[in-house]
Amino acid sequence: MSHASNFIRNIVEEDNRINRWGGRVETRFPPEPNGYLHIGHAKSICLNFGLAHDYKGICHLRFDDTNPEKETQEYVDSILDSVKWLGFDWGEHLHYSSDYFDKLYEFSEYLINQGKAYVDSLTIEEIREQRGTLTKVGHNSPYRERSVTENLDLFRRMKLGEFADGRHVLRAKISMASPNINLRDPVIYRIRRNHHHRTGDKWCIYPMYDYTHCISDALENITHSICTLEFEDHRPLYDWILTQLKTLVSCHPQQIEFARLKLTYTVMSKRILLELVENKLVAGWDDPRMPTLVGLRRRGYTPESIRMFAERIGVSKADSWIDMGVLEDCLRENLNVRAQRRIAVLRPLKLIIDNYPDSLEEECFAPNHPQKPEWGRRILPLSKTIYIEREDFMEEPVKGYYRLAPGAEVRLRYAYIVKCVNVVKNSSGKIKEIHCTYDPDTKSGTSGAKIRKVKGNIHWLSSKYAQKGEIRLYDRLFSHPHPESRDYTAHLNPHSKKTISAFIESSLKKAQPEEYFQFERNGYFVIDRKDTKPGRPVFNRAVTLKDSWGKRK
RNA sequence: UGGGGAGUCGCCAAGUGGUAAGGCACUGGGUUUUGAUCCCAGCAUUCGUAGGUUCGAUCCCUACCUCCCCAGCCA
Repeated sequence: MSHASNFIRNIVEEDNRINRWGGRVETRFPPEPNGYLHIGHAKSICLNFGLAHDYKGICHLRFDDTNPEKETQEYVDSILDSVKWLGFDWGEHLHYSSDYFDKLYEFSEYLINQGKAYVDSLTIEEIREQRGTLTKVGHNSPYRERSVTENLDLFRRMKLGEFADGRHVLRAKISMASPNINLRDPVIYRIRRNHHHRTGDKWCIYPMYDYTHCISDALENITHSICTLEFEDHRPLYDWILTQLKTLVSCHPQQIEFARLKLTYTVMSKRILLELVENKLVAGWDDPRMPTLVGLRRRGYTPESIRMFAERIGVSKADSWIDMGVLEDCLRENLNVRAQRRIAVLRPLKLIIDNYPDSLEEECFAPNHPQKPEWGRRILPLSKTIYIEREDFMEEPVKGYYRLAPGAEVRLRYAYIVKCVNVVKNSSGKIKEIHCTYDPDTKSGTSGAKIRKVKGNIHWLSSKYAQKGEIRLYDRLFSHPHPESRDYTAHLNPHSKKTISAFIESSLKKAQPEEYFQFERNGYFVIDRKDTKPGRPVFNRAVTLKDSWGKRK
């Protein structure tokens, strides 16, 4: 696949040209295991792994696990699984920031010795007050000038667990007057007695992100440390720390920031995603309406479609909104070429062919893919009574409608042309069944089929052979393009999930989890990987087909 | 209003002193037993605004406007 150029690729190519890294390209995807990966992470994964792949480099998967309060093994496992599912391989390069806790500790003693870090004993509130504001400089802590000996003693005792949580912190000694708040003596270690999913209870002090991330990158010999825009003004701190440590770690990666993905009609915030799950507004992290990778997977998204999406939206520093339609379209594009075609009647309406012999049954042949004859065809049995889609009949057709209507003719796909001769209603006026006559000379595949052309072409299933199947019709979770900017619960789409019992081809009963199909004229569906039981498939609608008629209405 | 960023077609996004790529969407037309797919064509005299430099500016300079991020012992 060829790639559009973007500013990060330009940087990499320039670096290679001037031999900045000896031709190495080493990136990393650094998730915090405190939630499930979502489509926004997919953009970053594709970027980092894609870059490494294209420039014959390496991409690490590194868990940024420095806050045990929120991180769990469950999240680690799901992240591993999702990255793999997306199609990327980290090989030997699976790392955890917690792997570096010893080094990180050692480096901070070094900083103390260099007079570049000190133990502060202010309370959290006091630190906040002394930090100043966006427009006012901060003030030095009274503990800022403690001696190296005292700092070392205190810091070692912090590590040994002699102090209560929050009693002291280790701070980098930079400048309380910096216009960049991140440089106003940032906290780099805090005391926190939490069980860590990997290091257990070994530590009661944990390093902060800014301190940990740059060092982890350096220790792993990362060349290009790619992150999102909000870390732009953390870059001076990233560089400051590595500069102080240059005699201990020689690698100094370049941090590059890009705009995170924003998608309409959904939310990307971890907080809201968590709330949706915890408040049972969705069925779980893998609810097919969730923008999580596990959710998209259940919905029917393929890894290819997501990678195509990442490629299509590009990478830049301009924060922008991508329309959900772009994602949906990538899925259509991928499923169109890979999904076998089948028939399902979602909202059945009984149709009786009056002049079709009671005992007659005929085989009709339907190709498994209209553009791939090599995929073969299957038999669709036709009988006197069939089901068609309620939508394919209108008693009083509107202008431009060319499906069935009283007196109108339409082709039963892969079978005959029929003409509607009667409409039968029940006592309450609802249409119960419709009656047609067929033209025996028009069977698909015979020479007679070419004689008469009709514009309408509708799908159907023999009432005798059609099977019942559970189909879940999913739609966008939110009805507002920007649900996050307001009370998102007020904009949940009440029609985002509808479970129906539909008629399906009998062969579909044997379909396996994660098999994809196009139900002709209805959309793309996947067999649910969770709720499907042998012989009892559950279908999830991944996305509808494009519908220029529906759009016109 | 301190600091850091961004503004190129409806939505993304290349280009960066030589006269605006591409994708998606959209609009026509063709093919088609999916109102699908596919194909073909059209779609920014203009690059946030105003000045300036230049033979020539989206690109350089100046000023301005708009939007985003930052005051966690979160990442």
